[in-house]
Amino acid sequence: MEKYQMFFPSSSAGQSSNYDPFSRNMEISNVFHNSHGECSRAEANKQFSHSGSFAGDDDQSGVKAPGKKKVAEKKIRKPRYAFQTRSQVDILDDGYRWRKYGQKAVKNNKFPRSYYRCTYQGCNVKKQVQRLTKDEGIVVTTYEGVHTHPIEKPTDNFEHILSQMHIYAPF
DNA sequence: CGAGTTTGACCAGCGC
DNA sequence: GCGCTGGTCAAACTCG
Repeated sequence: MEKYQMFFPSSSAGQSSNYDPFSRNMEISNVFHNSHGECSRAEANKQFSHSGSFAGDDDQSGVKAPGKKKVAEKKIRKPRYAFQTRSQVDILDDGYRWRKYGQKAVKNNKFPRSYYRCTYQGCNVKKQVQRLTKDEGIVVTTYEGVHTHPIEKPTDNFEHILSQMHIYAPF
């Protein structure tokens, strides 16, 4: 296994190891990543108990099969990086531009999960945003993929977040 | 008018 | 095999 820093605090953000007062009062309480997110289910609600070998990071070959979706090519997925923030708002203004492409009610959670995709041409980074039932103040954001372009409108705050992410998620 | 959101339907994977 | 659930699509809609 790797040295995954992760998992939801079973009860609120108790141990905010990397605390940071961001604007609009939010704080990162946990950062964790799972490469090779093959278990596409049971993530946010349970745990990212995951390890496996690194396999993702293939270029986002736009496998747009004629017709409908093409979730993942087999089991290989891009690495995912998830972290929690304590925030009033669901959407972190991380400087990138996102387009919402779906929303689903998830089990064991009264809040829906929102799906976003980076609108930058050629950039297939996705993220999921979900609020915890246990602690409505906590928002879990899961990034999938890596941006292939610079931040469009840099915000000091998020640069800081990113720098923190690199600590826990060395690509 | 373009960019982004909403929402219902569709599909695939997984557990039973 | 069936049903449940998560993830995605796309048309319609809203907003700046």
